[in-house]
Amino acid sequence: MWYAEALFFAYREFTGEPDRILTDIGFGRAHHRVLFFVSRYPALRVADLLGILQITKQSLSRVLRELVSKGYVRQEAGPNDRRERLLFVTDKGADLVERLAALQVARIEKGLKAAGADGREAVERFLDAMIGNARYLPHNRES
Amino acid sequence: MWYAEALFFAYREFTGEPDRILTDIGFGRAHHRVLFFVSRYPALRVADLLGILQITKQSLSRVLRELVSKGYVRQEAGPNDRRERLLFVTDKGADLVERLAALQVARIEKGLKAAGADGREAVERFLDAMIGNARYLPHNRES
DNA sequence: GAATATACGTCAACAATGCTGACGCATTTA
DNA sequence: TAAATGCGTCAGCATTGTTGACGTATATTC
Repeated sequence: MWYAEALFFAYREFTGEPDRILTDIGFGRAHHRVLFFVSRYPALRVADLLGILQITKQSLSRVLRELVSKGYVRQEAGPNDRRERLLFVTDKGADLVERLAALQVARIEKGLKAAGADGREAVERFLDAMIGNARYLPHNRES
Repeated sequence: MWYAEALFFAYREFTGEPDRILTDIGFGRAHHRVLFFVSRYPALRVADLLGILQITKQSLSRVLRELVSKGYVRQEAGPNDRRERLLFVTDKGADLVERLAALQVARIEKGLKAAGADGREAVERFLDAMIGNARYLPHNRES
C-alpha cells in the first residue's frame, strides 16, 4: 500500500463532505478550521488561534470577521488582560460545527471500526507520531 | 484523542516539509501532486490525472505546462490513440520526486514504527475505510 | 507619569490554485 | 464526410495564503 497516496485521498474525502455544506452558506474551509478550533478550545485567544493555524493575522482576520458578523463566533475582552479578544462559538456556531463534525466523525468511526478494537490505539499512535511535536498548545491548557 | 484535530496536524506536517523545498524551486503543492502521480503511474493519460486529482483541466494545465517546460515531466503521444498525451517523469523529475518522497516516507515510517508491528495493518485498514470507494483507478491498471 | 511594548485590527497589493465559459486543433469514430 | 473525443489555451473570477505599513487600546516598565 502506498501511504502517501492513501493519505492524500483520505484527507480529501475527510474535508470534502463538510466543504459542500460550507459552500452552500458562503463559507470555505478556512472558516471551518477557525470555527472548529474555537469550538474545541472555548475562550481561545486570537494569538493562540494564529499559533494553531500557522497563518498570518491578516488571513485570519478576513475569515474571523465574517464569522463574527454573521453570528457564528463572538468575542469577549479577556478578564485579566482586556486587550485580548477571547473567542467563543455562538449557539448558531455550535450548530454548524456539529453538523460538519457529524460527517467527519462518521467517516472516522468507519475507519476505526475497520481498524478493529486493538487497531484504534495503533491509529492513535500513528497519527501522534506523524505530528511529532508540531502541535501547538493554547495558553493555559494541559493536554 | 480528537481525531479530526490530529488529522489536521498530521496532514499539515506531512505536506509541510516538501512544501518548503518546492517553494525554493518556484513550485507549489499542486506541482508536487502532479509529479507524484505521474511518477506513481507512468504513462498516465491526462484524463486519468484529472480523474485522480479531481480538478479542472484548466487548473491542471497551468501546473503541467510549467513542469513540462522546466523539464520535470515529458509527454508522449499514445501508441494506440495519438490524441492522448501520456505523461512520464524525466530523470530530473524523478530526482525531485525522490527528494520529496524521502521526507514523507521518513515521517510515515516514524508513524508506522509507533503503531507497532500489528498496528501497521490497522493503520492501512483505517486509511482504506476513510477513503471508501473514492479512489480513482487509472485506465488499464489493476489495484 | 511618560515611554514603550503588546494584542489585535485594517488597508493595499500580490501569489497560488481552485473555478466557469468559450474556443481551437488533431485525431478517431460513426 | 460529419461528429465525437482528447487535449490545450485565453480570459476572468473566488478563496486563501503572503508582506508591509499603520492605528488603537491596554499593559508594562523606567
